[in-house]
Amino acid sequence: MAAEALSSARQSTLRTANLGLVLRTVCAAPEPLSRADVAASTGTTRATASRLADELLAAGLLDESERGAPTGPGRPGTPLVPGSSIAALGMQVDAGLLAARVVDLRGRVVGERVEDGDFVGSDPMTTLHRLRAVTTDLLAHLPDVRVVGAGLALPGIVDASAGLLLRAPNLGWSNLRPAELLHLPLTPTLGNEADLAARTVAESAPGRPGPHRDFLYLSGQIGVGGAAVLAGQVLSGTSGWAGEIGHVCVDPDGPACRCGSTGCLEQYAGRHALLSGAGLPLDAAPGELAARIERGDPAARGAVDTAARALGVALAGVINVLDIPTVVLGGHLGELADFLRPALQEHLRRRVLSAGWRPPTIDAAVALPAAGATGAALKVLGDVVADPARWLG
Amino acid sequence: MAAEALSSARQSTLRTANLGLVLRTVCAAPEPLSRADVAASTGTTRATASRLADELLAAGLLDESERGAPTGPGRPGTPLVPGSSIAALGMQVDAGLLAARVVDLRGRVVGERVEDGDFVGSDPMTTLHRLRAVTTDLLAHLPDVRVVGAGLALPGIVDASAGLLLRAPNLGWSNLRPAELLHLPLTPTLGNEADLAARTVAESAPGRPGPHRDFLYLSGQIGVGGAAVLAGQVLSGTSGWAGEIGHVCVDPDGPACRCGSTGCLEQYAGRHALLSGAGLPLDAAPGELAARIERGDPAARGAVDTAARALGVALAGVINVLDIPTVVLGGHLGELADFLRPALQEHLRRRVLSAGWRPPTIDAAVALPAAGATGAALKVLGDVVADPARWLG
DNA sequence: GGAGTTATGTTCCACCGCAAAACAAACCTC
DNA sequence: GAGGTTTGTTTTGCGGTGGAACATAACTCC
Repeated sequence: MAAEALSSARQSTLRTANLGLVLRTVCAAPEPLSRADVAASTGTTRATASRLADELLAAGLLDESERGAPTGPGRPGTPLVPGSSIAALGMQVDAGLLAARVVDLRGRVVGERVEDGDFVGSDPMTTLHRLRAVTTDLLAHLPDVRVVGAGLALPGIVDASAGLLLRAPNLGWSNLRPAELLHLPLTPTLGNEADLAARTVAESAPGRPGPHRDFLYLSGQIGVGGAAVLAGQVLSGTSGWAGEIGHVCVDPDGPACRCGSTGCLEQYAGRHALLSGAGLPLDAAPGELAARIERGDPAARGAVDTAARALGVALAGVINVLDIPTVVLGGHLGELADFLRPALQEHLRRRVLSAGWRPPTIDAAVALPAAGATGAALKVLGDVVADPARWLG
Repeated sequence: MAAEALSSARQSTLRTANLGLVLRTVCAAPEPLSRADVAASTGTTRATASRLADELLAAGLLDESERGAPTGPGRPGTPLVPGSSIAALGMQVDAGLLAARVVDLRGRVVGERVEDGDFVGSDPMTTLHRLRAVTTDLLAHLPDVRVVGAGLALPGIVDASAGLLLRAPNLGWSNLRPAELLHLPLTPTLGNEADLAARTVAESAPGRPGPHRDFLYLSGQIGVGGAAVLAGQVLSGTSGWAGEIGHVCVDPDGPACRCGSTGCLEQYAGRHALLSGAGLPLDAAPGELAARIERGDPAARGAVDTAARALGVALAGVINVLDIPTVVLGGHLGELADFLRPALQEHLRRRVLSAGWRPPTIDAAVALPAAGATGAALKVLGDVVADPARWLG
């Protein structure tokens, strides 16, 4: 069935599986759990849960917190929380910003640097050296945490296993190895910006489920990226090319796209398309468009309606194929969500086959600058939570 | 991470996992394996592999076959093969046929009944009673096998967990429970025809990988159904509505579809659209269209080119989002594959972003009447292979 | 304030399943 | 037929969990 590695389960597999289970249980819980709570919700005995928790405590992956107000009879339990000394570094380079952020196992931002700038068509060496300087400064001024790994979010197609950025059209970069140019003590794993931003919706903290577990994420940057999330897992495709919803064809007779196709979604709902459709300069602030709509500007209104129609066609197609009727809008599309929603919902209702049974919903992502950086850190921490046994040594 | 049940791994988990691993290894192997082979390819010791194999043998899930010609020095191994006495029943109701088929663990068809007919707008009770008669006859004349479960493939949306057929537009059926009307000794689980047919491509026999593990399957029936298969697993969506690629919008200004949307793929590549576009009656044999193209009939040629263009737009969208660049055509689209391929490939090359790196491929499924029935049986047997421990008692 | 109650966390022992190694079996080669 | 080689089985040891008893720390009631 699944193409899992054909490796047999041995005794140690049991231990690693259960260590992971205990850590995930604590991470996922909204309130701190005692050892007995962990035993109850994992189905193990108190003896086993306690022993596993002790191992995780010794490695710093869990912490014992102070008891709160006692609640009832019986010996009070000692609350367990994810370890605060384990953290990961997430970085991001985008058309408009540069960011480095350190997030700990509890999902708290331990430190961050975000710099605005225009990196469209920038020199990779120069830009990455600047990111390196920012990151080095951030790491130097960090409280006492153990940074266990790093990730880098990029607005393009990456081959994560090879550490290769294949192409990032909006940066004008292609075929380079950012990790080598960054030359940090921690080698970052690469990831697509939209995939990683989607992770911040799927997980509100490492191992803790976010508001949705199955959704389509749309990342409105200069282009329109996307990601499909199923059971909390981002579908990355067979080799990282997934999520290019910006180049789904909305109208075969539509305008030519620089990708070579015609009528791509990006030609209607990309930032440039929206701004120029509304008669705004391409470097206008994203909030300006919203302001004009509120003032009743017909050009702005028209641009948003055009975008809503195109989004409706493209998203309906994806929903019909994947049956994921929840859409989360990020980036500039998230800022315009309230203006897009009525028309978009109407289009989806017409074009989605299951709409009569279960109408699609449209949410806006929490506006967070450089969500990709947080997502990159979450991905690293997700690896820790998935297999804590590797971090006990 | 994954939303797996929060159940801890205990000792018995090890055993069930390894039993499954051994059975899957034997099923997946193209040639029979000895106990020592199993040990080598699973990573266990010969002692463990042998013990697990003996348990599976005792339950009939494995058989020892006769040794072939001895090959070299050393004690010859006894070849293990999937048990021939374990089988499953797959059934199918479609617009044009009724089928029941029994498949064993080795993937061999132990017995089958296929009846042609016109079930469009048929009475569910009448049709299912006929299927019941056919199936009962089949089961009565079966050799000595143990039928461990049953499945029923239907051309529509099903809620498998509730045993409910929500709607099957081409049959004109909706909101009914086929299992109750069938009233067989084995209660069949329901499945979508395209999903199950896709399984016959993903698996050439229970647990044995087929020609592709990641592909988009297109089922050309009266409508156009589909399924996305990732790592051998059919993506069924959050509630069974996935795979409705027939209603992906290809042209928002296109003809109205009975689903309420406009320009759906089905309006260009559905059987009716193809036949009427070619000037053929709607009940023409599928081969007739191919014959006309070979004779150079311009109307037939035009209809296929129109379908190719529409398929190109719809499939490019799915490939851009999911990054699954392999397409397998089934049903009438499979029969027309050779005529569709050149134009379709050209459209995909233009519209798929990754086409320059890795051009999409278009295959035709092996033409098998009632592939859904085989898929339904494979699904049941897949459950056995996934967790053989449940069948040892 | 002390005895009883209740729930948590720990310790000890038994059982299960796999690994490792020794042993038995079957076939080939010389 | 003796030695070599590989397969399959038996025995022993170890890791890890389950279960039961025990220690601990609160609350409650008299």
